Formats: sequence, C-alpha cells, structure tokens
Amino acid sequence: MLSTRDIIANSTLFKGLTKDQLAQIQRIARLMAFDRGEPIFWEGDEGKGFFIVAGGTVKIFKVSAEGKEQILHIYGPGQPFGEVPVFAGEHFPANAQAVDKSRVLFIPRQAFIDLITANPSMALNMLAVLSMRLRQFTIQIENLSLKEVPGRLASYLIYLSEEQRDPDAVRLPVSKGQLASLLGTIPETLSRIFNKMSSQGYIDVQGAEIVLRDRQALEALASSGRMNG
Amino acid sequence: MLSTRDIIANSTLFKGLTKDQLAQIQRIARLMAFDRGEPIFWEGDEGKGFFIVAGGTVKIFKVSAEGKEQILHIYGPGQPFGEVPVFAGEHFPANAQAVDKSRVLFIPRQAFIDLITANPSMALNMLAVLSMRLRQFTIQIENLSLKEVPGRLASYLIYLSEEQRDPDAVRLPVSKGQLASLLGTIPETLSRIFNKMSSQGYIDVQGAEIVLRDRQALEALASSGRMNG
DNA sequence: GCGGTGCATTGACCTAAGTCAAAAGCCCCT
DNA sequence: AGGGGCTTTTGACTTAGGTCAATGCACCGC
Repeated sequence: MLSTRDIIANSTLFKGLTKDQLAQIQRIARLMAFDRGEPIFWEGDEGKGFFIVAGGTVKIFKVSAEGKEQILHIYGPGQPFGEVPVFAGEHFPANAQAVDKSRVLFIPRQAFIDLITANPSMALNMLAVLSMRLRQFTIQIENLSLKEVPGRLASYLIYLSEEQRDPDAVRLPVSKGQLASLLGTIPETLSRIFNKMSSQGYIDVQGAEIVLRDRQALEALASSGRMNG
Repeated sequence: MLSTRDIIANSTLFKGLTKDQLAQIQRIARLMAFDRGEPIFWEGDEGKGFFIVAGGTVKIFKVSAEGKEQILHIYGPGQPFGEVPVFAGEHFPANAQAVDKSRVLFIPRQAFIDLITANPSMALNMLAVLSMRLRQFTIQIENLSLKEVPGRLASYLIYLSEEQRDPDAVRLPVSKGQLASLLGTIPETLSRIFNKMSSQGYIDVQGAEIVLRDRQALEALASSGRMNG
C-alpha cells in the first residue's frame, strides 16, 4: 500500500515535479475511501475539486433517460479524474463511481488553482493531461460512429494489450457487462460477438482472460470497423 | 473585416487579456487564407502550432477506412482549434478543412508555450478552453450512444437556437449532408427524419431555415432520446 | 436557355444490433 | 454443501437506420 506521497509522485499529473512541489500538493490533498459501487460524484454536482485514483478502479459514465449507461472512461491508480469543473463551469458533466473498493485523493479547486498559477510547469502538465483526454475522446467518438461493435471490441482489445504490454493475451479490467457499456452496446450483443470472434479463431475467451490468437485479423477488424469485410 | 488585432482580442482564448499580452500574441501570430474545401491539416500531421478562426467556417473530422466521415466540431470566428498536439504528443488526432472560404490565424507551438509559461492567466484561459471542449465531447458521446437520430437532431436544433439567440427559428451553418455527418448519420436518414418531424408538426423546413414550431416537443425528444416515446 | 455539378429527396431492401424472456454459470456467504 | 444474487449466455423477435439506386432540384457558367 503506497503512501499519499508516493501516489502523488507517481501520478500522471505530478510526475516530474520537485520534492518541494510534491510536498505542496500533499499538503492540500485529502485521501478518501469508497466501497465497490459507491458513487464518488453525480453529474450536475458542484465540482469543488478533482480526484486522483490511489487504488482500485473508477468509472466515469453518463446515463440516458431510459437508464442505459455509457461509460466514458475507466481509471486506475495514478490517473486523475473530474478536472473539468475546476477550470470550466462549476458542475461535473458526468457521474463517477467506484467499480471496486477504491481509494482516491481529493484535490480542492482553489488551492490547486493557486498552485498552478505559481508553478507554470504544473500548468503545462495539466494542459498535457487535458489534451490527452481530448485525444482519447476523439478516438472514442470515431469508434462509436464509424465502427460496428466487433470493430470497437477489436480496437479495445488491442488497446488493452498495449496497455498491459502483452501482445498475446489481455485481462479485462471490468466485467463484461461494464465492457459492453464502455463499447456503447449491451451485454447480450457483446456476448454474441465474443462467441463469433472465438469461433472465427480470432480470440480465446476464458472468463476475463482473452487470448489474442490472430492479432492481424483483430487489427484489420479494428481499422476496417466491420467483420467479414 | 476585422484586423488581426481585433480577432485576437475577441477570441475565446485571449478575451480578457491585457493590451500588452495581446500585443505579444499578435507578434507571434500569422494570418492564413483557405478556399472552400481546402484542407488545413490532416490527421497525423505534425502539430507545429494551433489555429484560431478569423473568418468563415472550419470543420474538424475523422474518416473511416470506408471513407465515411464523422464531423467532431464546426468552428466559426473567434474559436481556436488544433490545440491538442501543442501540449500532448506531436500529431493532429483528426482532420481540419475550410467549409467556406476562410481566414485563420496560426499560432506557433513553442512561442505559445513560452507565452503561457510566463503568463499564468493565459495558462488558465487555455485550461478553461480545453475543459469546455471536454464537456462538449462528453455531450457528443452521450448523444451518439444514448440517443437515436431524432433525439440528436432535436438536441442540435435547440443548441443552435440558443447559440443564435432565436427561440423560434434557426439557420443551419452547414449543408444537410454535413449536418448528417455531425450527427453521426447519413444524408438519407437525416432527410427522412426532417420529414417525420415536419409531418408531426415539430418543425418547418425551408432549405437551411428551420422554424421550431413545437419547442416543448423538441426538448422532450432531446432528453428522452427517442421519437414517439 | 442549356447542360453540368453537387445537394437533397424518395423508394425498396437488408442487416446489425437492440428488446424481451429464460436458462445457465459463478461466486460468495453462512 | 446449499442457496441467493450476481453476471453471462442463448434464443426468438423487432426495428432503427444503413445501403443502393434513381430521381428531383437548384444554382452556375457559358
């Protein structure tokens, strides 16, 4: 179990800062704990600060009027979330919930703004983080609108395999139901597509473990966007 | 026709800066002109700087392997675009093209980074701009995945009516084909939905002029996401 | 006025994927 | 070991919306 100090030092946002700067951040940060399924904030809540995942997994999601959920992001240790209202407007544009039992650092808004105003390098780090987010959203929109579900799944598997640094197998970080929501579909459809991709010899599925049997085919699928194409 | 100076002073990004700061920006900015349909940058190009629309209209879009296009944004005068690679990585994550004959300011990357490093208020402005973008993307993903096309169209019409400050009518800023791409659909489908919404008495369509006959119904459609709901 | 080029509309058809309902696995807890 | 509460899978059915192809329409230069 890492100390608050180590969490801060290893986070995307604060990596590379001086000891003194890290100490300043540690001074304003508060550690919070959430049980599996517990909400961290709701869409529309006033954003009094942002968060960094210290341990566990957090999902950011939207819900339609009919109750269907679309996951926007899944964050693990070291990754910040909920920064948007710190700089634009006051309320959160989506919901956040702990997927597993999680610990999270809270960084209050005003104290953080004072910090980055005084530390240009922190501002640049933050700009980089937001820019990366925009890039990810760009990809997600592309996926949702230009690719069919098998293409989205293939993209995601390849992304996971790069993230987990294993070209041959990946482990899903969330349940298949949650994965369906991340891919903009429903569990039934995802299940059928796992089946189809298995029977075509692209992958092997054993619970949350997916073996990538034919990476070439997956890559083709991810860029063409459609099966049998 | 506004001067470079006025364009900068009225842009989202630089509004509220001091005369001195504006002069600094003016010193590094370059004015460029693009004809209707001319590309401004391609996905994957090195991002040597970012842009601000001075006049005309610019679209940001992705293209699938099959050639289908998804528009991510449509920008008009005063709005910046292409900022992502300035802070994260080097290449543009999407394409940009002039929709009409347009003029555009170019702000070189390194000179701009030097500026915001020296001016915390500029950094905060930039953080606000990126955060707003993230907020818009959040909405766009919600629309694409949680709403059917009539709901997306209704959302867009309401958004336009607010943007154009006219509760009863709007003028489409792009062709219907382009609008289809922005809404994540195709011209045929959009045409049928315009028809359906007209015959239900929600709107009147005369070319690019849309009269909003039943704003209530449109709002219901925009939040429920589906017709006949 | 006339052909051309691009945009918009219409119709017939097809299919990916959503809905609804039920069964099967799984895991955890006592 | 047994049972409740999940997640996942399977099956039958429906439908939104994409595809393909043709026609209509408007604006433009000549």
